Amino acid sequence: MKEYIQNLLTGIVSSLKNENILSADTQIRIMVENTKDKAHGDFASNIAMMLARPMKKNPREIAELLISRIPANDKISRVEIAGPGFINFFANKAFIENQVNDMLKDPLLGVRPLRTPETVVIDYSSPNVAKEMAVHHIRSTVIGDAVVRILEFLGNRVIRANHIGDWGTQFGMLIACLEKKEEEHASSLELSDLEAFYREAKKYYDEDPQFAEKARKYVVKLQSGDEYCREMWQKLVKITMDQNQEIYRRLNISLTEKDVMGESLYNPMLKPLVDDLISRNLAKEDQGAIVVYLDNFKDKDGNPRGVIVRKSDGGFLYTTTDIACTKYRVEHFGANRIIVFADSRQHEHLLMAWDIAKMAGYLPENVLTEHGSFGMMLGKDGKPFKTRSGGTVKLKEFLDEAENRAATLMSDRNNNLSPEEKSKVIHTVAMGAVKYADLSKNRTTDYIFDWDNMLTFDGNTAPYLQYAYSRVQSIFRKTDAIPGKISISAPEEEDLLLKFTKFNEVVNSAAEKAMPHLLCTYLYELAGLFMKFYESCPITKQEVPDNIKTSRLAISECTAKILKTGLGLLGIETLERM
RNA sequence: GCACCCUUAGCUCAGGUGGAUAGAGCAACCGCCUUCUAAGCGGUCGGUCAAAGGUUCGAGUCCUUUAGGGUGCGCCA
Repeated sequence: MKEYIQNLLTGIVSSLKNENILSADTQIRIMVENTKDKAHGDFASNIAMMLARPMKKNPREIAELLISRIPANDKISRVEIAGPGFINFFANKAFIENQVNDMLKDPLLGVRPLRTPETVVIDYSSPNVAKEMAVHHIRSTVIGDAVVRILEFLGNRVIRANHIGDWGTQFGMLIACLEKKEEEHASSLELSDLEAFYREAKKYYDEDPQFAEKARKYVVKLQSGDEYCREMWQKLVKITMDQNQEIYRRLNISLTEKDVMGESLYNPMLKPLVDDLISRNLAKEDQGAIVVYLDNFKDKDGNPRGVIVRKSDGGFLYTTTDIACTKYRVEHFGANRIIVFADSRQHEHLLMAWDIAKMAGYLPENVLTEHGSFGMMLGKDGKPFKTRSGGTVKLKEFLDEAENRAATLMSDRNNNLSPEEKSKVIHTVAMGAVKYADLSKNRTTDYIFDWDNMLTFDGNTAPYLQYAYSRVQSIFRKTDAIPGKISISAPEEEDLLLKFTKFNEVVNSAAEKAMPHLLCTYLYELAGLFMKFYESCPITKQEVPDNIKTSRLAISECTAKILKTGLGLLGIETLERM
């Protein structure tokens, strides 16, 4: 609809140019927007105001001219000039009805896949090996996974890249500690508490010189590909990722073992990469280290900023890894777009790594690199979100608390659910609420996390959306009638239908910007309009005529389909009853 | 010192490429359940969009400056 109006206006403008009413070299951007106020119609354009200057005429006069050239059509019922020269378009009800009737038959609900699908690498979650996932990993994991689903829905080839922290000097002591534990408990190796294991390793390393010596030896052996050390290291990776996989399962995150592409993957590429930079004079030696100087970044004296890609001891840094990683994603996957979901502190680092990759020709200009940046999670007091004792909140315990709180809220409700259903509801509502709390926010700044705000089930929350869905399902349980052809019989219905037709636009826009909150806002508004419809338009009651009943059932069905699909794109499940 | 990000109602947040009277939820107060799930709906209250300039028909949005907050700045990741 919006595109139709846009094309219409584009055609009129070019005909004005052909007739020399408008100078041919006039460049204007034709904008059609959704109106905020019903009095302004359904769509509006400011084109007459934009043409006022080049045509040297009053905007309202221009608007008249444009309107007189709109051909007869079945999509627009009425056009008005308003205010300083806005053109307001009113959609034809019958056209909207048809569009929604078609949507209901379409598995994609009117969403049109991209004309040219892209290969998109999405780097997200990225937990560390030998550590438990902490609450701060939730942002990257949840937002990244939603963007994955949205882009796939639109037909893109999406590569999930779980860039785990599986490399570094700490692995020497971890291997030595694992070995020690295996010797002590040969049969049953218990490593459920990775934090304790890490602390233990550190303690031995600090207090036992023999252990420390062995640890240092193991680092070197691991890096030179020693089979025993590699095996032990792989064991650590597996133990960690098995635990993380359990978290992913609980949170309904689509990552699998196959998506693990840790830092170690790029290890063999580092030396050739730095050699390449040196041989092409892009990197220079300085005080024993190999440095790349970037004109786009200044150091404290205003000179090009130096980034070390190889230490004076020959070791590599994480910038080197990220350059190699970018190169790999372009060469190996043929990425058109790379999105890294990492916290905002990494912003400058990522820009520098990409700058170097571009400079070296590893990253072509037409490949988009984006930082899906976000801030820290703060408590209600505005300080970093911590446990009462000031420690890091483990993600597992955080999810446990979400379920406990959801269970408490559930216990106040009077419903007839079986114990199995009840626990399913608690789980689904809790995980939905936790994920939605992250997904519905746009800010790249830090954000305040508040249990009460998230689990009150009011306002823009997942439970509200889930409730709207299960409300529809309950209608269908109460009637034998089946949805029929939609025909608008109340203003609440018209508002809802118009909202339906914007699903396509919203999904595409969320994909383009890698911002799931746009979809959240839409679904919340959709659910709100449905609630209003539900309050004021009886559906299955006796006095409702059959044609209206079946139409309203179809409207309910369409709401449910969009809610289920939309929440599915966010990785949030729906419930038939709650 | 240099750079990047941020500042919207008492609180938590929305406000695509500049558009018409800046929107929700919470909190506070007032209504609506013999009627499809009240985990809902309606209403009232609440704002110098951090401040000052500039660009233009028009600025929360773009530019400059200032204040306040956050983050990052060569051999950790």
